[in-house]
Parts: sequence; C-alpha cells; structure tokens
Amino acid sequence: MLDRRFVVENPDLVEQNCQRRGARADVRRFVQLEADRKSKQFEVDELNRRANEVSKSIGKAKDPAEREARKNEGRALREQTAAAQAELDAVVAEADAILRTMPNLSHPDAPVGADDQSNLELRRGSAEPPKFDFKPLDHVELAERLQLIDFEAGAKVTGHGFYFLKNEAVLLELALQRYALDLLVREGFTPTITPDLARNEILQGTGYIPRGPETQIYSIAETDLSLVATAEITLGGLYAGEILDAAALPIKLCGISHCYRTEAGAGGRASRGLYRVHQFTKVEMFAYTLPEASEDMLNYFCDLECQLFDGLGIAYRVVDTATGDLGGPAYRKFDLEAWMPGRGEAGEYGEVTSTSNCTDYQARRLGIRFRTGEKGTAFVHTLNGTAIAISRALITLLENYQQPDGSVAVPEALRAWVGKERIAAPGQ
RNA sequence: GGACGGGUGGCCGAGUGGUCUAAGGCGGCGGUCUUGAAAACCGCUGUACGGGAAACCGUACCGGGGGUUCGAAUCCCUCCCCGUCCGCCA
Repeated sequence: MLDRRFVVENPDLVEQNCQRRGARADVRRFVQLEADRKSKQFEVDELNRRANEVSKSIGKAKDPAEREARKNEGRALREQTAAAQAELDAVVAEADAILRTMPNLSHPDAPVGADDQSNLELRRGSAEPPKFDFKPLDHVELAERLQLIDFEAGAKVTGHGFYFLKNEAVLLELALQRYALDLLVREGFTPTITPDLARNEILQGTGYIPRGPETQIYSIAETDLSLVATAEITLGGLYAGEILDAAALPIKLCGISHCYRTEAGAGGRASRGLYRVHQFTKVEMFAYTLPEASEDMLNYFCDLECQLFDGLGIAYRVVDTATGDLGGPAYRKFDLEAWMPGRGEAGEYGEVTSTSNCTDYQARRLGIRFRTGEKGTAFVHTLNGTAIAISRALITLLENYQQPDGSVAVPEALRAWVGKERIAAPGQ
C-alpha cells in the first residue's frame, strides 16, 4: 500500500495515478478521513490520559468513600473513551479500505494506457519465429498425439482447467525447473521450495485478495489459508515483520511452487489447453533491495528471463506494461511474450513471464524494513519475476519445436535432463 | 490430534493487579582515563502516532484478537507460534 502521509500530501498526483491505472479510489474521501482520524485520535489520547490519572489517584487514595467516587469517575471516563475509540476505529477502517484500493505509483517511463493495447515493445530475443513448410499444430493437438497431456482425465478427476502431465511432458517439466535453477544458482540466488499455501494476511500483504467475488485465489474452508497463486506470495512473506541488515541486501531468492488460480471471469477467452489453467508449476525469482537499487534489479530480472528464453531458442519480445495493465503492487512491469505458432490464426505472441518492481508497496504492508544508520528504518523494495512458468513454457516448446513428422525436438539446453533429442508418438 | 511448559525491547532475561515510567545483563553510541587500544568507570540507548521552535510532554504497544477491572505484561477466553512427551502418518 501507499504511505498514507504521502497520499494526504499529494492527493492530485495520487488521483491522476489511479485514473491512469484504471483504479477507482476515492482519494478526496481518504484525505478527509485522515483529518478526522487525527482529531479523533487526539480525543482518544486525551480521554485516556484523564482516565489514567484517575486510576493512579485511586491507587494512592486511602478513604473508601473517596475511592468509590473516583472509581465512578474512572468508569465514566473509560466509557467515553471506548465510544470515542469505536468512532476512531470506524474512521480507520474506512480509510484503510480506500487506501487498499490505491495501486502503487507508476514509473514515469511506463506507457500510459488503459490496457495491453498500449504496451510498448522494448526489444526482441535472439531467435526468430520458426518457418514451417507445413501447417503447424497447436500444443493441445501435439500433446494429444504424443500422449503428453491428458486434459480429459484432469477434467474428470478435478475439473476444467486441470490436466495430467504424462511421459516426456513430466521430464520436460523437471528439465525446465533444473534449467532455470542452474542459471539462478549460478547468479547467486538462494533456491527454495516454498509452501503452496499461505496465510491470508500474507496474501493481502503481497497485494492478493484472498476472498470475494472477483478473487483469483482458492481458499481453504474453515482456515485462514489459501493456495498460493505464485511463490511471490510466500517469498514476500518470508521476511514479513522483520528488519533486515542493509549490508545483507540485496537478497535474491528463487522459489519453486505450484500455482493455483481460479481464473474467475476468464471463461471463453483464449483458454484452450495449457494457456490458462488452474494449476501449474513455476520457478519464481524474488529480491529484496535498497530503494535505490530496485530499478537495476528489475532490468537484471528481465535480462535473466531473456537469457532463459534465448537459451531455449524461443522467439520473444519484451514489452513495457501500460499503466492500466500493471496490477496493484507494480511500479513498473516488463513482460516477455513468446512466439506461439499454434495460437490464433497463424501464431501469436503470448505472455510467458513477467517481472515487476513493487518498490515499497508490498514491504509497507508486510512490515519489511532495513536499518538506516544509527536510528531509523526504511522499507525495502521488493521485486518478483518469473523464471519459468512451466505450463506456458511447454506451449512454446511443443509448438516451436514440432517437426514435419509430428514429433517434437528437445532443445539442446534441456537434452541432458530429458535424456533424449526427440519426442515421438508411441510406436513411431 | 492429545497433555504439559513457554512467547517480554536489537539479543538474553526478571517481572502473578497500582510507584512497570519494564529490573539486570549483552550488544551499540558518547564520555573519563590512555601515546594508541583494551580493561575499568560514568551517561545515553525500542517503535508508532499526536502536541511543541526546542528541551520535552501525551497516547498506544510485553505473540494476535477479545473479556474482567477505576487500573492488566500480570487474571479469564480464544487463536497463532515454539519446546517436551504421547498418538497417528509418507
């Protein structure tokens, strides 16, 4: 969330930012509520002070009648205090509710626009989209012919949007994990496998909304737990409430988790096959940095994502995400869109990774700070980035590496882990 | 899952209803002494919000939430976490 004082001091700027990002937040109301909060807090403090004085005088009083009189006085004061406190709580609750709807500020260079139509292409990868002298199949068809993914079984056992990976698809999943991890460990990331569930307060701290009609999150009945949508949630929660040693920053972590998404409201649009599923595995990068270091870290994350897809020989483009498409916590976001020959009429780019600089937006909510000199603390910056989202990476591999005979070549970079050069249909 | 014991400042740890404005120690900062350092000694040393030019003052915070009371770190309820033992289990 934003710094409440910053909002009060810069209402016009915040309002403009909300508008650019398509967020409806009543900034004026918030400013008014903050003023109310201040005066109400003063009132509560004053009542508490008087009540405390009375309580102390009772401890010293000897005369029983005097004590009784003072007790009554104290009781009356405490009742007034409770009433004022209730009013204060109501003001705070309303102000907080508005504050939570305010997205992070936006990087001045982020393209302004309502949706992904305004995304700005920054660069392309080293590989070219493949040229086929046959009609390429999409990954659903390929996976069926090669017996790699069983969507029908997933639907029967669990529901639409679930699937069984089988045979070489399993080897590809594990190979992709190892491939990503190899690079990240070389780059000094601490590898982790995180819980797949997290407390709702951690979800909220990272900017996810655990319950409600529009939630993308599966929650566990009769608990305060939810299935995570990404290891960003668990890695962000890792240091919640802690004060980090500035000398230890940046902290670079990568986490493997399963990711669960309800995809509420996504029905019908481009939801064929693996592109939009309710469960997938992801290797996620995460960093805690000093404020002045987060911009470089974002570029670094983006470079690593490019390295991974260049290494796989997949064509992609990098886009600077438009303000209206940023999501709440991101200050700036770069997406990698990889070439998917089976998507659309004659192939399309589809999002495969995403990296965001969330500045102090998550850290403020999660209470993650570092020491600044002798006294004082400041909030760290947090960043996240996809190393490999397995399901979408599988789409790109199957569709880009398909051969005229219906088999799929295994990219050089993965062969050691897959253990073969080519995935062929059974009996072929 | 059950029983018992715990959760207190950056860290360790005392504290069973009012002088807690949280003892004591460690660490940190400043000073005295010293050629310098160490040791010793003296002083300072939590966070947030509000008031004030400042010194300083007020309020809240002892795992989270709720309750009892004029008054709660302390008593009660509840949840979370840690430890020990038991049960179950890949």
